[in-house]
Amino acid sequence: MLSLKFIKDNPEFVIEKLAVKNFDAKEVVEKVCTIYTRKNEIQQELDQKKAEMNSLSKEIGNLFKQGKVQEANAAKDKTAQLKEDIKDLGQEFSNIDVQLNELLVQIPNIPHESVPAGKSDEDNEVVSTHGEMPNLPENALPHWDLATKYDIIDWELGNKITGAGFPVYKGKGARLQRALINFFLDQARDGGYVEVMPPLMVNEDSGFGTGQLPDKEGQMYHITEDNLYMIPTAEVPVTNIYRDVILNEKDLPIKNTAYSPCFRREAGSYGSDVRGLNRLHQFDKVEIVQIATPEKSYAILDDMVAHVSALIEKLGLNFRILRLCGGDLSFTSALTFDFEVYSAAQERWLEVSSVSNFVDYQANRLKLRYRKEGEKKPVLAHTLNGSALALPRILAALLENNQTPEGIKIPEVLVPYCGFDLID
RNA sequence: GGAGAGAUGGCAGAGUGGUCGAAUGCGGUGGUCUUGAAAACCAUUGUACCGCGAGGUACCGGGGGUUCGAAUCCCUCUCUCUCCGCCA
Repeated sequence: MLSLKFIKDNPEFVIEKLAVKNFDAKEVVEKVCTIYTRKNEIQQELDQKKAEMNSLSKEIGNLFKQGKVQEANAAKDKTAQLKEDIKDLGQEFSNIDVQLNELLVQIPNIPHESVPAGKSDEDNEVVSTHGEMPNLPENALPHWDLATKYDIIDWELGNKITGAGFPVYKGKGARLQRALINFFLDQARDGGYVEVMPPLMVNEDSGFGTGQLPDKEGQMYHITEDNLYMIPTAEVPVTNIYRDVILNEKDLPIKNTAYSPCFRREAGSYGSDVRGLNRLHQFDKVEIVQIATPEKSYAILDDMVAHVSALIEKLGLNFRILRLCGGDLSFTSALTFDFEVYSAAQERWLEVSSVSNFVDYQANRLKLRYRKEGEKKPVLAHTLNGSALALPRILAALLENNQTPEGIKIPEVLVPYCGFDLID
């Protein structure tokens, strides 16, 4: 979340910037400012009363010790009013604090200055396109038919075992999944990312820390019995490693990578959107996460974009990079680049990665700070993450774009990982 | 799942009603000594909020209560550990 002081000191700026995200912040910002001022007034009054009470209590203790019982009892009488005041003020203070927090968590992150205005994904800015558009013969099949034809994904079986959106990968299909995961992890390791294997369920605090809770609760599977959530991305457990942590500047940037299955309810999706591998309830993804200093976070974002670009290039897929417009930017992000590969048989672009800088927005929720060399007071770190990569749509594009009369050709870089070069 | 024990500062660990933001040890930082290092010695070493500042307030797992006063007493929740059971 945004810091209180920042909002109070720059209300106009906040309102103006959030307009780029199509978020009308005027009312909530004004409320926050008013309540914050009131909170400070109450705190001053409350602290003063508490100070009085503390010194009076100390006095009473001393009087008792000296055996001056009468004087002590007289002093006791004086505390009654103070006690009541402290109770009332304390009640008001905590009410107002709750209100303030409720408002704060409703305010999205401020977009970076380079974020274009826009309402939806139609307004995203194409930053660059890479590679040649594939040319497929007339009778080219979409990936869901190819998967069935070569018996590498069983849609019906997943339906039987669990439900729609939970496919079963079989034979070379399963091996290709495993190959992709290992390839992506090895590439991340070569890029200096330390691999972690996080839990696949998280508690409420973690969900709040990265911004899934309280607002996006409906997007996660919730295990009510134990109040745990299935992770929608490894970003959640990996970033939460650093919740409530104060790092040293020399330890930054921290680079982590993790493979994990991801679970998303995707309530409300329908139609061609969810056909085949386009949108699943469970899918595999390798995530990269960095914790950085504010000075370097945008340069690091560029590095992460380069890392993801290289991955897709090595797989031989053509792709484009989009700078998300304000309307398409997520609640917590300041700047996001989406990567889309071209799915030749579907004749559409598919998002396979999203690389974001959250600046200090998540860090503030996480209480993730670092200490600058030689300085006493810790400051908020910046968090970034990106998919590197999400598997299903990469697989979709590989199947569709590499289909030949003989079968589906496996990209050269994957052959050592798969142990085969053709799916037939 | 059953029984018991526990949760204190970066870590270990004392503290059972006031002088406790908290002993002591380790670790960290700065210094003395040394050609350098080690050892030794000295000093220092949590976070947040309010305040221009002096300073004040809060925090001993979370929440509530008793009391003039709570790390300490009471209630409640959560978590951890040990033993037993079950199990990859």
